[in-house]
Amino acid sequence: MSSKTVLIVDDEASIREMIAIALEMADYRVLEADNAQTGHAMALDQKPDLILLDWMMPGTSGIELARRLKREEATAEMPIILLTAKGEEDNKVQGLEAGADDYITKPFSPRELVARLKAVLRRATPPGIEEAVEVEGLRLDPSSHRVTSHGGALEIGPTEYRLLQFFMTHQERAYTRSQLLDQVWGGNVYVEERTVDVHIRRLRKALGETHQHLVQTVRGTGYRFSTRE
Amino acid sequence: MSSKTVLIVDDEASIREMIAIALEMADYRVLEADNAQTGHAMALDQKPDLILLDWMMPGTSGIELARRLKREEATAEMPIILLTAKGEEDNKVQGLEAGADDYITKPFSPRELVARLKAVLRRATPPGIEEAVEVEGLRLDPSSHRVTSHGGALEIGPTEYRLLQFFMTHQERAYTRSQLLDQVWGGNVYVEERTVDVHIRRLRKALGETHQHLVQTVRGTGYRFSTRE
DNA sequence: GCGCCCCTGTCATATCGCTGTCATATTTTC
DNA sequence: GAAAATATGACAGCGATATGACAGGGGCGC
Repeated sequence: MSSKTVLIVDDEASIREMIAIALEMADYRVLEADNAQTGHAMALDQKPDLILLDWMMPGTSGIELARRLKREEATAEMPIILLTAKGEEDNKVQGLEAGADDYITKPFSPRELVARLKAVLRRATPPGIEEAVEVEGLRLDPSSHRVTSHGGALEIGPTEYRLLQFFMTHQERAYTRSQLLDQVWGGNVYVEERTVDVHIRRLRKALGETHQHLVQTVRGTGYRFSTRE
Repeated sequence: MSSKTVLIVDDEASIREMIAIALEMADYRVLEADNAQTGHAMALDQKPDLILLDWMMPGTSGIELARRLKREEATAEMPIILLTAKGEEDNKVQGLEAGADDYITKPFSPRELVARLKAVLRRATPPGIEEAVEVEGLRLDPSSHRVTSHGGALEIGPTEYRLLQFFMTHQERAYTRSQLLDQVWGGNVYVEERTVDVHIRRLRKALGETHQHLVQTVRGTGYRFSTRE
């Protein structure tokens, strides 16, 4: 899964650092800005998936930046979480009016931060509505995360599932091991090409006699998913 | 009967207060929001049984919020009653088009409000809430708040009950821990994802040998409730 | 108002399945 | 028949899930 990018805008380096560490541990990519101007520029340039914004900063305040971001089309869709000192309930209202998506009062635990952040991201990223695919009685349904053969459930591992999903949505085309690694395993993993063979075998086994023929070897090149011989 | 929760979204504190008192006397649980953003967030988090929405508010208007709520799956089922100043007949049409379930013109008497509200709730309640669900002899009956296996009552905790209810009304679909936290625990609670595992285990234990197989692990993803396999 | 008990969330630990790799067998090609 | 490519089976490490235990909190009954 591609990790999300989070932009932190806060004038205090120590706080940025603390947050950055927490987020990196949770596998987010982190950008930092120590004032509203820089933050604004980075938001435009880097298009982060979410912005953490300190309420109180010298110069342009966080809330002002929030308003500005929400006003501009390029950044209007970015979710914003405001960070603020405790107790200031009024701020909450103002903050949410300015278009912030959530609001965390300092002090907060890294865990809380990450949890809220996840929630906001989840809300902002509507789950892709994936359609089930079916071929010759072999059906892969992303919503139930299940593969069935004429109604009967098949035993299939995670990697084989992804592999099959890729194949079923990209039929009649030969892929090299390298391409499959990219598409199914994801970009920067280093894995032996031969490993693909092994998973192909596991996939065939899982498909059983009935559907094995769909996964075809293209000698000298790689593999292909096809209904034809 | 468990009392219903009503969310009031209105920018005028005095009106909210008036309504809140009327509703509390009628034994409803009341939530308040003074703008559309907050209202939206609370609707997601608290899952009220009904929303009272002011037509005219600074910023995002009530009707806009109504549309948004109806558009999103999580809130689409929530009944909405629009509050509006007298005379504006046009609004009525727009409001009902936006998906509002009823429409009350100010000024109104508390009695009228409660009466309409009851009517709307009565109409809206049937789906899911009151219906018992049964699968392979496992029966969950919301009206008696009870789970039985072939007639025999099962010992089950509150969280496991909600979890099971969610599962039984959303079968054959894989959910991540994150989604389950959202759906069963509710929005902004922050709880470890692993906690879901624990409650799954408790649920399985409660279901016993007979029905355990219905709650399935989807490795690398989360869990699923299914009668197959 | 007080105390007890159940429920909850978390942690440490145990378990299990998945993964990537290798050695070896089999098939294909020329 | 030899070389190259692919298939297969076995295996150890690792990560994800299951489990058991525990302390705090809250509700309920008294």
